[in-house]
Amino acid sequence: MDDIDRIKAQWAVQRPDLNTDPMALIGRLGRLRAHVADEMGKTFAKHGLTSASFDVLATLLRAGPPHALTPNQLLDTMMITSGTMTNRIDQLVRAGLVRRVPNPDDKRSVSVALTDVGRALIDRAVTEHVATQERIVSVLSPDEQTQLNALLKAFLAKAQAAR
Amino acid sequence: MDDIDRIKAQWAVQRPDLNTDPMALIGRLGRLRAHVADEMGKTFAKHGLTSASFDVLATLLRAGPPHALTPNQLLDTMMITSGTMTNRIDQLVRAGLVRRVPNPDDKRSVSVALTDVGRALIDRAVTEHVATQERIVSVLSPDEQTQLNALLKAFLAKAQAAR
DNA sequence: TGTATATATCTTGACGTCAAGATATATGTA
DNA sequence: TACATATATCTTGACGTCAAGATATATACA
Repeated sequence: MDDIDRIKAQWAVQRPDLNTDPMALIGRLGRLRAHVADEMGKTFAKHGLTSASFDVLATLLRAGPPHALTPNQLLDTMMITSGTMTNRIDQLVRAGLVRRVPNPDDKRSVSVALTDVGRALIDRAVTEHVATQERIVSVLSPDEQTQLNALLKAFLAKAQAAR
Repeated sequence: MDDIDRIKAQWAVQRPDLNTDPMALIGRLGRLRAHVADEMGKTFAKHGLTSASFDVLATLLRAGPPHALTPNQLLDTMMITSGTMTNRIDQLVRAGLVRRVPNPDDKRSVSVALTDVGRALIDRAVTEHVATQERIVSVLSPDEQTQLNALLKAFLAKAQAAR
């Protein structure tokens, strides 16, 4: 009997007409995600980063050399608005981790490139981040991890198909 | 091959040393939760609510008559700070959905009670909310829903035990 | 009793985000 | 060429949240 079961029990008394099984599943999804975000946040903080700034740097790193993407390309991979992207880039520029490089062929466009300092930082941070993620999921057996991943993948695929 | 698989493929090129299986699982958890929050948000908005205000009202409803809890009791069930709680209550008071009732036995303390209007609103909203949640999870078979819920529950339990 | 500490709630200032729109440049078409 | 429309990025103002601390009241104990 966890927190979520207690909430289910309360609803069973107050509103016995409700099917709270979906609520339990969705509630656990949310709590787990909060827990995971928390743990990962500690790792980011060790490197002076937030999940937001980590995401931008990691996206530039995994894009491969020359580790440069436009704000729009970055936006495509993240679920944020363009104003938020501008803010994130401004901060990273201030921190010296990326720089804006004008595009000579299209004066509307800039690309955002990792600096050497940024490159070294994200290279280190991502290594520790992956270790944190391994630790987080390690409370489940390898089989359970595989099953959970498969279910989440199927869920996501069907959810997107259902739009 | 979904978005997350593509990200895995990029890392495999740039940093083949990384084990990105945990990253895939955690990434899918996050995306799914964003999708779910989005869908639920639409239902909240239909009733003039946000997920934040819905949470407070629903907590008061499921607490049973007289549908009144102190800010601290509300805080216990939510993962937010006391300042945020004050804000949420202020808004709901302004909207006429709850009222603050002083506690004569402890002058530091107030309780937050559903008004009749608030009670009627949350009663309707929660019915539709549960229907939305049923629709969201219905892309999975009943068996898959059960399995996913069980895995999430085990994951949460072990994560909390591991602290 | 008096004083320290605990408790309950609210206040303040900062931050990240969003939605909407502004600005500058590029492109398509008559 | 000229004009409408599309594209890329940034700006603005509002909102919800947090961390830290303020305020008022209650409790414990010397």
